Amino acid sequence: MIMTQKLTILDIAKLAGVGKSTVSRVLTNDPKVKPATREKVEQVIRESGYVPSKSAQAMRGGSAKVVGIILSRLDSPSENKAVSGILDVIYKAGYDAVIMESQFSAEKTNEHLAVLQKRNVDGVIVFGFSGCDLSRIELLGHKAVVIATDTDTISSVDYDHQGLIALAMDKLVSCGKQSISYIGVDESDRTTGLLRLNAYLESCRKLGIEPCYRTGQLSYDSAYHITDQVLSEGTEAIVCASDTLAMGVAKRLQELDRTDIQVSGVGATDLLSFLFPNTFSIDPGYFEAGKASAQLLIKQLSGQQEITHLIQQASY
Amino acid sequence: MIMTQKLTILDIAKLAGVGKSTVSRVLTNDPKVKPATREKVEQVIRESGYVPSKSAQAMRGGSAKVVGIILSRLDSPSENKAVSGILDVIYKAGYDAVIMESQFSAEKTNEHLAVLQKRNVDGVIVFGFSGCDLSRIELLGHKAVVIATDTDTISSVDYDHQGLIALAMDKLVSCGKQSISYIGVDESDRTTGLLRLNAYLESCRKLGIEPCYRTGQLSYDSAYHITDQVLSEGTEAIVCASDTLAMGVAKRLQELDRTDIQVSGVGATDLLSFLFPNTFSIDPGYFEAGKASAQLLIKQLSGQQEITHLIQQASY
DNA sequence: CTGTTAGCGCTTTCAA
DNA sequence: TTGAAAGCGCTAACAG
Repeated sequence: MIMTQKLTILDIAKLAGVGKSTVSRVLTNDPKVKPATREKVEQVIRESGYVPSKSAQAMRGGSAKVVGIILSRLDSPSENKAVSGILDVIYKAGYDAVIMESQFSAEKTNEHLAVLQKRNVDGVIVFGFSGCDLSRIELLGHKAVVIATDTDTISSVDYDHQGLIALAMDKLVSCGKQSISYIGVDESDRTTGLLRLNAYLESCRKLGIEPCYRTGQLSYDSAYHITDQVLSEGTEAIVCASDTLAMGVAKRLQELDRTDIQVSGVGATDLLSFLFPNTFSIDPGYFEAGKASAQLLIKQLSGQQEITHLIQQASY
Repeated sequence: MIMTQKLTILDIAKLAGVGKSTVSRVLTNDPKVKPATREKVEQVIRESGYVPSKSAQAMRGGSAKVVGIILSRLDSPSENKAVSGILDVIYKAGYDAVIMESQFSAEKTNEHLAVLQKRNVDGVIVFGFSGCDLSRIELLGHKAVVIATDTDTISSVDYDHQGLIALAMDKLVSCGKQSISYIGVDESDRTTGLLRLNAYLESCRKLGIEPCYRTGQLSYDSAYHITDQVLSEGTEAIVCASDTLAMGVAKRLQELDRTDIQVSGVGATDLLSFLFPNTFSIDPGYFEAGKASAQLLIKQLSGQQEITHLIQQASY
């Protein structure tokens, strides 16, 4: 057996001495096939190494059993964990995934969407980003789910930005911390920036804490450089909008010999607490969010589910 | 325009007042179409929002313009960078990618291979791992390329494990270091383990350095715990088989107040040198390796290229 | 239970 | 230059 032959269903039919449709029935697990016949056909299929053409099946049945995934960058830890979750679920449901990178470009996203449509994909899962254009996705109706985006027209799975930060704040307070600062990213980033900052402010209000914060870029370096600005004699903890920021903050604190200050991040990077003991990270549940979005999509595709909005629970 | 209509080539033909085949000719960029006719058809296509069905095209033409990618884990930084490179190249060539995770299981890999074959993918790129079963991939002949695997039967792009370590050693020596230890992973891992250790030993021989090494698991923790065992009064540098290990080593050195010792890793993680100044990382060229593998595959698919083995150059 | 017969949407001869 | 017609490989009625 050297070459992947180009056998068709007809070849198998002849080889097995039956009709095309009987072979098709075996392929589709149609119960009305005599066990003996089925056995024979299956044997021929096995021996010949025949592989039914998905393209033909897709064309005939209408469904290609493919879902498209558009993420911003494959090397984003949050996104690739979520994609793992998606893969996990859709694969078990017999779907495969076509993956594309938007690189944070609304234009690319739309291009990809067009390609996916050509491919007759059954559904699409899109990871949102600041400046993402949802209009084209809306046209997909129940065939689309977006992750990490705030919308009410498309099914979505979003992270609990509010809860994420609240969780960190509560934990810190329950450890006796009173003076808690915050390092975040600019409000131009709606989710990681604005939402998480607001969550901090809201928590402060509720807990009776005097807010002290600064925002910058989403990088170690940025966080490192603005750390001093939220520091005072009495600072007991610093909540960060992400693990990346937390890393920069922790390093700066180490330099300043202020490792008494507890630092929290978001992302569940085990590296953070390995390197800096007085540190913890909130897990937004990337993998779970991926799974949830895939489950949602699949249900929608089978018509069992209306447009829905899910919030992924965070945890330590 | 609310719904994605199910327009066919025939609808467009009618709308444009021409025959099916003329529309098809426009779609395939057949030069023998009168410009006026073409213009008209294109307009109708544009206005109607018609999208040709890839499934049908694939079935007719034989090629689905899809390449399958099997990687071990999406959250492996090395692999997802390489995949980005692959995506980059194949997308420009008009291919799309269906991605699957093997999770280091030879069994899953074969399952995925079978699925991809059903899908009529034009080619496959597989990321190897210890214990990977190449036999099934070999059957694919020129339709397959493997990354990070040592084989002579399948086209491959491999990292220059030897060069990686040699590069680090040379740099260290040129900085005046003489006493250079090594932290790696167990030899059960052929590439990151065995190959890189051998490279270290080989470099030591060439450079007249007394080897001093230890291997363990591929984790911060493991490296952290074995660091002391390669340390002596005069140790001037520690070469690590990966950035993950380097991170553990650097942390331990920091604790021991031995930051005079320079540490090198492999992976080009910018976090490493951000956190630990006396540190550098070799870049194995993941992204470039991905691009190279995709280019190789595409050339093979078009018959312009025989089975080939590429070594990805490393750099600082 | 099983074979025959239509197509699915598209590309590609083959004539016109 | 264009239209008509013949399939690509498969599934789904429709008869036996």
